[in-house]
Amino acid sequence: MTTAADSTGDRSLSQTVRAQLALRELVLQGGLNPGERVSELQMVERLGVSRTPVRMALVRLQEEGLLEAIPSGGFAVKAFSEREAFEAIEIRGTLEGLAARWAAERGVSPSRLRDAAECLDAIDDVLLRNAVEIDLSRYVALNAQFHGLLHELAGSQTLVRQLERVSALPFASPSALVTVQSRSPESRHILTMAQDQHRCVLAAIERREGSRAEAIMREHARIAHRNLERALADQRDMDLVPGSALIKRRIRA
Amino acid sequence: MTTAADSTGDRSLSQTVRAQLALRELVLQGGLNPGERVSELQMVERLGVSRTPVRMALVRLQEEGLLEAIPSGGFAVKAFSEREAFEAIEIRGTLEGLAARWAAERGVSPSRLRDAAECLDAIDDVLLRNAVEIDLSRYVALNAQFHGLLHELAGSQTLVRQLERVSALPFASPSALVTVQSRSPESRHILTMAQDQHRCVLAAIERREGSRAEAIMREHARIAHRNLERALADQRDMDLVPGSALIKRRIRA
DNA sequence: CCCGCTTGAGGTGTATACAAGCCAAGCTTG
DNA sequence: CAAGCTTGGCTTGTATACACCTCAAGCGGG
Repeated sequence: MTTAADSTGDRSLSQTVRAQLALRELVLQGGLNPGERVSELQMVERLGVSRTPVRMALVRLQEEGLLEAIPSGGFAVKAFSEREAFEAIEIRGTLEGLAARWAAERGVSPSRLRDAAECLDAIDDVLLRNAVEIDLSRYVALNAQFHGLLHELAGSQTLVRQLERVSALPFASPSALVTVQSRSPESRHILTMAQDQHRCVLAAIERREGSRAEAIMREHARIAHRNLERALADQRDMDLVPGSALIKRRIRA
Repeated sequence: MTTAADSTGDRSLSQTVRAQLALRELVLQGGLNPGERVSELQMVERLGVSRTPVRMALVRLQEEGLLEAIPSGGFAVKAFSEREAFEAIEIRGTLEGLAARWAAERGVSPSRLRDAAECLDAIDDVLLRNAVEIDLSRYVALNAQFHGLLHELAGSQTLVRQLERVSALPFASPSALVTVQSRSPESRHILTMAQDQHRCVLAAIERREGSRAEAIMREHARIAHRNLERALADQRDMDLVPGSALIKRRIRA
């Protein structure tokens, strides 16, 4: 029998963690339908661990926001409305704006600024080097890295926690919607713009311009907004969005 | 034997919920020292339930932010720095600002606006009626109610979730630091000011002035900021702050 | 005298047995 | 024929047994 845990079969991890990773993957990949109850015993079969770790994983994924409690007991896969998806992006942008503001107001060490700048240099490389096609997976990785660095620049563990929480919703994370552009002719155009915002926010932080840094990051998140709109309009784009299976789409004329 | 669960002994609640409530209370009241390990078996004794619900409660309280995971396993009571406390308040203010903005931009029904206005009328009553001493517990309740209504006005379950999460840190919730003013001569002054901000934000929402509504709520949270400063300067005030036992104080000259 | 090993107590991680609850299908009865 | 009751399967909630891990104290050897 092949179990989903095989794909996450690191023996060094605890059963609970393995169950959590496998179950999250299962939900995100659409292996379970939104609204559907997640039976513990079925997960025992599919994940190959006993009920206890499965239960732990269920609770944690509920706190993460991927599941919701059923009043009579147990959990169901959460279904997100399109509106909720947009809202999550905007909340993320707001918190990232706060992070940028704090970084600017509190000041950051030159070495950390340099780290961030080097990360942006690497992104420039990706955008400029290959004239034919952009290495999107590399862009996504570097983009995630830059956002992570930015979160750290604020120097607030509390804020990082909140950001992690909102980014746990798959379509809300900073890099979630980048791939949507891959099928677009203006792809390079959009990425170049996003990268310019990266540069600007870093410059604002360096100059201690808190308000400006905040405003830029908020606007930056709006790119994801636009990408989500595009994806919702075209099912083919939608397939590129992680966790898109959780978004219950409205009927479109 | 008297157990902590006796104080939360509603038979209709599940053992897990009872354990969660009792354990949260225990942590907030300072029954456990910050940094200290929370032994499952000890909690079994103190709460009067078996290990399974205790474990569930521990996981949930970790997600809530009151506990943190120990690398080798298990959980410890989280210790907050003064800085983290301030940060949590500011994050709350930022999210409440977003809520106010959304309420203004999206518009809210007249009936809900009326509900909020009536709540404010009730607060006015508390502030104006008794000339000698203000009924603080009633003020706290109404204040919490107004903030709750405000969160709902945004019409976003996602945002409410995030707000609940940051308000789970006891000293960060909207009403946590009100009582600090009770020992201050300027108490009425501060409460009057806060109430004026309530009025202003509601007016801004009604007029669809999003930016202004947001700015007011951010500034509103700064009152809590000032109260926390006051409490940190005077241990007697500090005792009035819920969860103050979790804040590890810096040495003050 | 100091360093390293052994050992044991206490802790968590995991599996599983049992009890209680919910829901739907089917039967009974008016 | 319809409405209500009963019953059975499947679900979760809870308790507990067991195995492994960690950490520290004490002992033995260099």
